[in-house]
Amino acid sequence: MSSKSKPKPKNKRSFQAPKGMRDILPEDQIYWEKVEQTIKNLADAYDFKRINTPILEDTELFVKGTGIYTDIIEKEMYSLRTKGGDKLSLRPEFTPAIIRAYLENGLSSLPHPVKLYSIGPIFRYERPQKGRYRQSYQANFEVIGEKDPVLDAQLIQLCFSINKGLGLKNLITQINSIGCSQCRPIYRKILTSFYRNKKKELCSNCQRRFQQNPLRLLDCKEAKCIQIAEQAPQIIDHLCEDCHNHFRGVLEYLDELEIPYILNSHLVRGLDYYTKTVFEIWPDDAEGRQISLAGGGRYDKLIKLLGGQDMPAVGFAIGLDRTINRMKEKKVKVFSRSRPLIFLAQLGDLGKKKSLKLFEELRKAGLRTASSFGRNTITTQLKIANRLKVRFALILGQKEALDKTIIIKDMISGSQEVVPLEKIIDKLKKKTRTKI
RNA sequence: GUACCCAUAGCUCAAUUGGCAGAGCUCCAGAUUGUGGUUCUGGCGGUUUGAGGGUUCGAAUCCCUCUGGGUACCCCA
Repeated sequence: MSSKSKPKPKNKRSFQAPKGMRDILPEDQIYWEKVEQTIKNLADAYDFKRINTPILEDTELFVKGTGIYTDIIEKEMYSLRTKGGDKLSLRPEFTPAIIRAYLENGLSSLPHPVKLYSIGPIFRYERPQKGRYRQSYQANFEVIGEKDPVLDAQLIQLCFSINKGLGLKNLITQINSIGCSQCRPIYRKILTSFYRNKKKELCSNCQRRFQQNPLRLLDCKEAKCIQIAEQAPQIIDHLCEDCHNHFRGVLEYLDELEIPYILNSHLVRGLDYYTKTVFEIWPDDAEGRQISLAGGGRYDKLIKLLGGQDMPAVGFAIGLDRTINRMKEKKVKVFSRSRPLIFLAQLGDLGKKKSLKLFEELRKAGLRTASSFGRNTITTQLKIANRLKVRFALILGQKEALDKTIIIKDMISGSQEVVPLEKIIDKLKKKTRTKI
């Protein structure tokens, strides 16, 4: 390095992460590790198998699976065309991709239900906001091949278990049934006829919904539309016998599990493939805006739609970014990984060489050791040792290297002793075992 | 896609309202040439204020456009 400092050229263009996307920094990793570990343990306990699918899929998969009239497909997909001309999209959700993998890899030959989970990023092109990113992370659970309502309830239980495992309470299930291909068209007619003469009073969005997806009229947040929706006929009063019994079954199991829920007849969710049960998990202590932490439901027709057999399924996704935000808000304690207890300081050429070798021996002995081989003064190295809050500093200088010894310095008392180099590992093992 | 607020050193923020861009923390080094924490001293760090244009004798400050962030919609995890 020259003594005269040159003016540092600054790049005219400074780069930023793409809008709505962000770095997860080292200081935050403890939360992500905790969340992933908790989810892995519980997935295992509930007998889910992990599956990883590509981040990109055929665009058509989502258009067909998620549904062409959903906001997700209409305006939120990151789509691209490859050099070969394939139309691909970054996954905006997991479910169609998981079903594609299930069909493509012949997982249908496994004993059913097939229970799969996945953790990873999803992408939606929308305006960023608190708890909403263009790249966000979800853990996704699917149970394929079981129509019994007990699975719907157990999935909700799993979601509560994950939250509990992360120290999060005060949650409530918002639940509804949106019927099936038998009863929903009938209800749809009833609903449309209810809305027909009120169409002019609706917001512009709802005018469009009236044509494309009348069920979503119930979900509008506009004051005038809410008022109308409150008068609207409710789907649970128009379910067919099968759907009615199924929904009653889910609620009975939730009662049995003592999971708090409220019936929300306006919950319809923005994905087309749902049948029967739909649910979201909300904080029940939030003031103002309700932000869902997890959501899911049953999709008994999707697998056939995507080319498989007629096969019922149910699943949910939990938003990890929002979950971690909530852990921070609730000041959930997350223990960081243990720090190195030892710092290895070296002096002189011979000391540095011997230290490099010793570092490997310490590592093999399972003694996590910090070091700063690039620094050569003892003052600086001990300063760093102090900052790292290690318990012991090892000093291996020219003199020690020649004598085949090493100094152990207790960083709390400041006392130090000289030990033969060959004894150092035993000595440290004893010390680190007793003095933490 | 709509509305409002915001952007000054790596971080947190000043700049007497249009008049010479500063401080604390961090980082690096020295005081102390083989011994840390406290203290003291110095240094790096802004091509002059997110980017580009405009008004003005003069712009971090006023105007326009863009980018990014926050919040509320929409929607969802």
